[in-house]
Amino acid sequence: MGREDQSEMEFDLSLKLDAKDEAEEDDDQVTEKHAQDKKEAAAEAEEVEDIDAAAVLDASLEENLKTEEMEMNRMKEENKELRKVVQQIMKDYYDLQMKFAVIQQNSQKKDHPKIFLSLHGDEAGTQEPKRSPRNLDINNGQKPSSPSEDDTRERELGLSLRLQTNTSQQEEEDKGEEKEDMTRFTPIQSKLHRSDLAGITSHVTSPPNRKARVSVRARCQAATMNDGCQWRKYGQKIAKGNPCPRAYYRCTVAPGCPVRKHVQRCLEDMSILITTYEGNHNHPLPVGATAMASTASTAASFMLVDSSSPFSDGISNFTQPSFPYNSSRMMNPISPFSSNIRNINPNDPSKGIVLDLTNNHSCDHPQQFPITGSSSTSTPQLGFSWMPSRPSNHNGNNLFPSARGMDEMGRKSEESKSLAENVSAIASDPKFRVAVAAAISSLITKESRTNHPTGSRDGEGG
DNA sequence: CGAGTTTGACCGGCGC
DNA sequence: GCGCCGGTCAAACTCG
Repeated sequence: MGREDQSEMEFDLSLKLDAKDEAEEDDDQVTEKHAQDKKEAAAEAEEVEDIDAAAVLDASLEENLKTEEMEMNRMKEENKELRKVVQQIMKDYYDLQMKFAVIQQNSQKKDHPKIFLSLHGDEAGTQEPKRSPRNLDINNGQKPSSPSEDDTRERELGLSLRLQTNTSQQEEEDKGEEKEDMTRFTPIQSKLHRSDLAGITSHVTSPPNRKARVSVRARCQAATMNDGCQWRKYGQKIAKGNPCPRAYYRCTVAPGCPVRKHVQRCLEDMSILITTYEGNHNHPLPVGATAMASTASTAASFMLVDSSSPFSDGISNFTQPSFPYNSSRMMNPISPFSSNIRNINPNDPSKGIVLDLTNNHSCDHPQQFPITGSSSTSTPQLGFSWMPSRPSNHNGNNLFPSARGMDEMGRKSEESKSLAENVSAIASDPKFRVAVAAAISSLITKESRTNHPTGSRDGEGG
């Protein structure tokens, strides 16, 4: 608008004002009306604008909502993924923990090739499949003639990965308890069926429906021995011929673990505790029990190959399959246990091994050898005083050194000799002996399970 | 309140 | 078939 137009308008207005004074009020009213109209129009326009704005706002809100919903969904997905990752990490962590224990044990054996032998069973659930020359050596130095045999051997060596349970196998386990009895708990027989080792005779076969058992006799004041596992008492009976009640325990380390044990005082000597283990753990043992079993395997090997042992005469055919080490390769510098091994009843092998640890020592010192006051209480891992946490010999080397350290030490015969002496000293420890007794059971039962790849336990954890 | 223990009942194998 | 016996179950109880 130009200045001329503005002056014209002002002129017109002045004319109007001058011409009709009467109409002035009306004009004012009209003007007001116009203004009011304008206001109303403006208000309407504002309302319209508000409505439009609200619509736009709603739209944007909806859009935002949609976006946020999508965001939430995305976050949920992310959360799921993260949870999966965390679970995987936790699982891996657990696996690694178990593997670490196994590796430690293996390193002990690897570095003491003449002293420590292959682990079986207990480690089977956690150890990755490996085909090291050491394993071949252990396995009589025989290479598997076929891949399937190789697999079989791996299983026999407890090298197959078993942490991941197979659902079908689980179902099979649930369904086939009878089959389980037929296969899983008969390490002797199963080994006989599966082993290609020579010199296996049939007299060691146990009735197929019998579970492999290991009995341990040890002096113990407590209700039960601490063997590294968790046990829950589920029954008690007065057995015939013994007024002392027999207590029945089942392993509670993992739900569904079929391992049982019963504990009974010896009639002749109430201070002697007879613990009979039965079944196979379907889970990796606690570190304490695993480590103990590892060490026990050594001791077991000692006694199993000891020529003076009744085992060697009576059930060598049994021990070989159960501990398929190459006996010819095994050095046996010490065998403090052999005299305490009571052969399984040749007429009834199903009764299993009886390990008598009551000769000289007892476990009457709970402060030295922790005994579970309550059978089901959680057992502190590695509670055995004989078990050196990081033992050192006089040279400052670990008695059970790491693999790296032992690689160096393995080249030094003097140190090996020293190690052998240390092992001998430890093995002579009465507490060690008791622990070995407890561990052997799990070892053997584990061994039996690893020897049943076709059984319900095959591929299962443990 | 949950986990573990106790204890009588129940079940199945085995010998007669 | 029956009874014995070892082993297991499960409700009641105890304990922390």
